[in-house]
Amino acid sequence: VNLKELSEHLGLSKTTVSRALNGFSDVNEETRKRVVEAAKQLGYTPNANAQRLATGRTDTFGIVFPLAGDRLADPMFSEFVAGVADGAAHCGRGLYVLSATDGEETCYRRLAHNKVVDALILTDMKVEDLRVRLLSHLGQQCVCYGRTASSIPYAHFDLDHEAAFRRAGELLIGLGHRRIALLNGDVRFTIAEHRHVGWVSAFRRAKLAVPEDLLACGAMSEEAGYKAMRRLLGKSEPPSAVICACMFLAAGAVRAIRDAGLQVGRDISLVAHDDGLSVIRPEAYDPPLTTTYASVRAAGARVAEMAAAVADGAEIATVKDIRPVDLIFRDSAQPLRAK
Amino acid sequence: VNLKELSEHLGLSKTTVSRALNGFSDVNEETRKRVVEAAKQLGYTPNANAQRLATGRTDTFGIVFPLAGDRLADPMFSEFVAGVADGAAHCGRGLYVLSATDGEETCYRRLAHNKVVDALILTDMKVEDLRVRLLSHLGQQCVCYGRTASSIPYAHFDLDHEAAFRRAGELLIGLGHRRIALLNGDVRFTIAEHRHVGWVSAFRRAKLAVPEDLLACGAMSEEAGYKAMRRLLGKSEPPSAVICACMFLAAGAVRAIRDAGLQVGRDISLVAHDDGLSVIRPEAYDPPLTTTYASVRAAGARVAEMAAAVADGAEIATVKDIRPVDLIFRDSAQPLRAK
DNA sequence: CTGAAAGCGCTTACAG
DNA sequence: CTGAAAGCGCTTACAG
Repeated sequence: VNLKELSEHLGLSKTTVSRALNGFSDVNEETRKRVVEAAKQLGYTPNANAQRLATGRTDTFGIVFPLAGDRLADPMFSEFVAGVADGAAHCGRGLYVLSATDGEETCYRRLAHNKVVDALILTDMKVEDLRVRLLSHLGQQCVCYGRTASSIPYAHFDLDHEAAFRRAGELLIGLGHRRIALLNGDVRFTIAEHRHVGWVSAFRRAKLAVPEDLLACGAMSEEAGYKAMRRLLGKSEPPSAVICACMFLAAGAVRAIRDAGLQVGRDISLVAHDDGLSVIRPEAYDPPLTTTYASVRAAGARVAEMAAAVADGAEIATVKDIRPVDLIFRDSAQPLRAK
Repeated sequence: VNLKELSEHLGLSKTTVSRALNGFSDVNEETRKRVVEAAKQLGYTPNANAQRLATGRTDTFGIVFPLAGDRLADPMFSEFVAGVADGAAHCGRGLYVLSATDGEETCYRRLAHNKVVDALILTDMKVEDLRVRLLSHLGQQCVCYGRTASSIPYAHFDLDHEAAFRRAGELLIGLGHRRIALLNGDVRFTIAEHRHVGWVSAFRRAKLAVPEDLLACGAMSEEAGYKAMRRLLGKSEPPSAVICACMFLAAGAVRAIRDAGLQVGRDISLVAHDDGLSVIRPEAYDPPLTTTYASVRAAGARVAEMAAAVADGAEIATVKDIRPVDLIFRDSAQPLRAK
């Protein structure tokens, strides 16, 4: 059934039926009830495409799957997408997902012209990121998950990874550690850059030298964590503690530590960032892992909310939010032992 | 710019411009060139919503994020979504993602009435699954990733997990193992059911008793793998080999094996199913893990292709495809040693 | 080979 | 409080 049929069935005009259904105040309450009832009865659902064409709004957000080499780690991205889908559903929006197979820029351009989404969600932000400017130029609203160097205001949500990793470093320093490694992502991504800064500033604030030789950057996989940790443990002066940018890196690091005949906690202290993925949880480890924790799924939901605000015309410069990250102390971080 | 402006700019009618752009054969080649050129020049992109309303097709597929408790494992699902997005983009389609926050059925109903997607993609199929019938009843096209018990024909793609796990079992039996454990997912899901059947039939074919006490079903997480393996290793007659339904279960199992002071391969043989996620790769383990392998991302792309076929009106009963799974032999599977 | 016109199914000033 | 009418931006028989 469509609107015309519904209105004929009711003996009312399309105008009135439409207004009744859309909650306008100038409809007789009695009439509204009849309309709503009949709509339910006949199973009427407005044709979304007609609505979109008529109103110019789509109630849909867009997000593009970054290219293979150009993302941090898939499971985190995907969990984020799930969060966005949740948040979008929560405020009555849908989510349109695109793959950047034919080039990311093409993809953004098409979306902007298409009129298919009200706002675009950007992830995996880099320090130097052309996308914010491109979209602003295309007149396409967007909100970023993560910060970037931008001369124009842009809507964004981010976690304070710098503070998180500084506190993680300070915790380990407080436990007596000095040789504290950092297994990080690619520093072109703002998040990795912030974490690096946090790690450095933990030493600076304590007036200690920064052990730059214990820094490893790259992929955020189990394999990368394993290889990096194995390499560091082979050093003449190996680390006594390590901070990992994600649970997959941590899983690899744990494996390398065991392979070297060492024990997590007793021999090597470990702190990992936990994005809250259910497939790999720090509490399950033995000893359980100390973590900096922030749910990437919740972040997705929050970004969706912000996208709704942007779509509803909020002032861009006001749509920003930086949240703290929890530090959860568990047994994988222990006082440095004398040899 | 819209079609009207473009056609005025060209001094042609909207009809002709539209036909030229959509590749109709009855347009003068010269004219078509002028039109295409001008469209590019002015940056014309058709308003997708108007197109959808006019044609009744959306060139969009839909997929719904299953509810938290109702999914196998998020990273696999998400990698699948990425594959679908790839495949959809490849055939000029988009992907609409929904979260089932207000109930899965409501979600499907709305989508079906909405006219927002041409075909729906169903994942995490259960043996008893009401969705196929519901959608057929709603007149909504769909294609399933996985099989289900259905009295009506349904479009589906699946991997032959039964054969994969039978072969994994036979490999281990051939190496002398008899106490072969299975760490599986929830058997209400068809995939877990098939794997279970495969494991059982490996023993049956070899005329051996099935070690039902070595079967563990549940979540597909690192934690679940760790706990299940620890429990099994504590048995009076522990397994000498284990088959894991995914890499996260395997990661947990590996950890439990090490914690017990045993070595993978030498003491306990291990075969895992690898979905091809880049964050956790079997080759990186020491020893590298023997796997049954099938890329879940490729599966997603294939399902998108099939959805395109369905949307283009292919006969449903013909849209089905069951693919074999590779068995990749590495050092984690070794001959049983005498004690 | 090209164009005028109707139609897709909604929304929304505007008039009453 | 309700309705007739125009419009959103396309596509597609149909006529020429």
